[in-house]
Amino acid sequence: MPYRLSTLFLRTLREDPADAEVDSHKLLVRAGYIRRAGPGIWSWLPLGLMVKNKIEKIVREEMAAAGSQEVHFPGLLPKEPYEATGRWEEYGDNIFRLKDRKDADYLLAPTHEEVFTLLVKDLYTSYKDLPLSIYQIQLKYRDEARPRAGLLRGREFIMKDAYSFDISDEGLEVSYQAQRDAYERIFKRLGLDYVIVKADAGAMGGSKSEEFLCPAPIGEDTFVRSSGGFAANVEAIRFEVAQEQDASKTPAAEIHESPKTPTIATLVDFSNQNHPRKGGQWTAADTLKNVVLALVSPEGKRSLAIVGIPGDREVDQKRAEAWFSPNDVEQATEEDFSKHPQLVKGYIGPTKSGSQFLGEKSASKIPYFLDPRVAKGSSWITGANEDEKHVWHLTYGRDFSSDGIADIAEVVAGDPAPDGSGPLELARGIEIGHVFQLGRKYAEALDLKVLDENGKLVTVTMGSYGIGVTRLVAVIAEQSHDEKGLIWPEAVAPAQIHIIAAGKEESVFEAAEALAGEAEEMGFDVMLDDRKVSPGIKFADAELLGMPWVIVCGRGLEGGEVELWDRASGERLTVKLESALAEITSRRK
RNA sequence: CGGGAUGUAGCGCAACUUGGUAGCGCACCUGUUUUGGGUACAGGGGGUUGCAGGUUCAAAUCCUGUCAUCCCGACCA
Repeated sequence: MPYRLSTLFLRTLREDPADAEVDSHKLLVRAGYIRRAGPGIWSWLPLGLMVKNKIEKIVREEMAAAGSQEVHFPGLLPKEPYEATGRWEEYGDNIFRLKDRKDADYLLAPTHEEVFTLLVKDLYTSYKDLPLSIYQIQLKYRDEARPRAGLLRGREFIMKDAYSFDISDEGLEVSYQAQRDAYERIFKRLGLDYVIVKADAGAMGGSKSEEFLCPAPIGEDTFVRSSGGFAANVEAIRFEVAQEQDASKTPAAEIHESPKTPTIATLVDFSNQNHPRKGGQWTAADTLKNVVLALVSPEGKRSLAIVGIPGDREVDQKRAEAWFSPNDVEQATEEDFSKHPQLVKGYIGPTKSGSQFLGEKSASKIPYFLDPRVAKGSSWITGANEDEKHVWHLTYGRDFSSDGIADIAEVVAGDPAPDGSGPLELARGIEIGHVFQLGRKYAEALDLKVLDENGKLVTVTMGSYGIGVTRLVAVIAEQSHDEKGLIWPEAVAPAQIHIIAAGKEESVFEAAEALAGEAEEMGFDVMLDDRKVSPGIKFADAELLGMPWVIVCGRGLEGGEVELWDRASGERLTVKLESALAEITSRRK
């Protein structure tokens, strides 16, 4: 039976909801697909559910093809497994916690690595049982500080999460690739435009990780890509250390008074006025800015680190967090400075009076790292660690050393890709999938071991693979709409064909009804607008709801003709009633 | 957590400055009308104005507190 608009549980809105900012959010609410139940919590109306179910079906088909078996865990879980891996604490306020009548702690699962691992431990004990890949499509709960943009970041959302269990690293690589391939097929079938980027693997203790991002200005992730095919999340990009330069002609380092030059801009001006160089003005790129960071360890221990970066760059907070993970990174406070009176704010540099000053083995004992762009043999204008004094021609490798690199400077459009594949462009994206080689972190924490062929216990290695199913609904809507409404790809549209009875004569309704029956026999899902309302309302709603094909049965019917709309291209043509469905079949992609 | 904004009917908004017990459009119900781009007219139902306290003869409106939501940032397998 077709879905009849005369009885469908649906009310479309003429105006955008006032609290919606993002197109997918506005349209999904206006077109009656979802309804807000609370902050970041959504109810699904029939149309929304149809789309979500079709996405899930595609995911299930491709998971099966990839050899993954579906299971289902509870959303309500006891805290013990999460204590074992430390995440009961680590997740902090992001977990919804609750207590039962005996005052025992429970949580609404934000993710399921622990219980998947424990279930496998429960049942399997031999290498012969592996490899294994299992997944579920489940609700996740995260008490996000700021839910936003409708379905894009909710506090309750559906995720497909899959986990692989292997005996060897080579096996993990195979399992990882199988999931990655499945993701590519899924997103292609959904008609999505996406990029695969290198992701930061540090936080989860794993070795390799990639994200699937849909480019969109409203995206929350920033990524870079080059024309030559390099792509990475900005948090994950790592630059090569710059090649050593010839410093044989570099003048010796000179310390000079530099009154009132606590910032890079004032220092550059001062240099050009008082110490001009041949062959061009000094610029910010000739200065070495030494940024004082406070690192906070997971145990809460606070220590300082200083990073030297070219003066024309800023520290990227997210990249710094990723680099120094698991430590948190904060700006050094006045209090931090007061504990280190030898640091002269605005005039910090790697050396003092000609000898090394920063670094673990130096006088200050403060670790000192350098941006990878700081090449051996390059020379810099930088602080002299005395009030209102800087040093010129200070040369890395000749005059000072470091404790290593810290690749935490902001990435700027036009920076060369680390693999030499061209200049980078910056873009924003929405994360729709993440594949991750977890390695043995969870297996170790939860003691998941199996006997190998020699009868020895070995720790299993794992991968985890996630797709945000409800987020996909929003992302598809975001990528595929116009000012009139949604435009679903055929694979996920509630119905492929939307038939409008435009007129009041009985014959129009009969023809539309007959056509709907015929379309269903051909295997189409059909939306039939059999309401007794004026055609204008039906046209507007058809465009808002977004089925890919619209057939209008109306005034052309006397001549045996109907109108066929291609919602995506906007093309409209008049065709014979009896050839309308064949026309759609021949035009389908 | 920091900054900004907003809470009045299912949705979008007005009334608040200058207190007098709530109104418009959409949606909904009834009737007539209209039927290829949200028809027109008439009638109607629906709101303890986020919550609590205070001032006052009288509070959507003034005062205090509180809660919530949205946006930007911080945070976020």
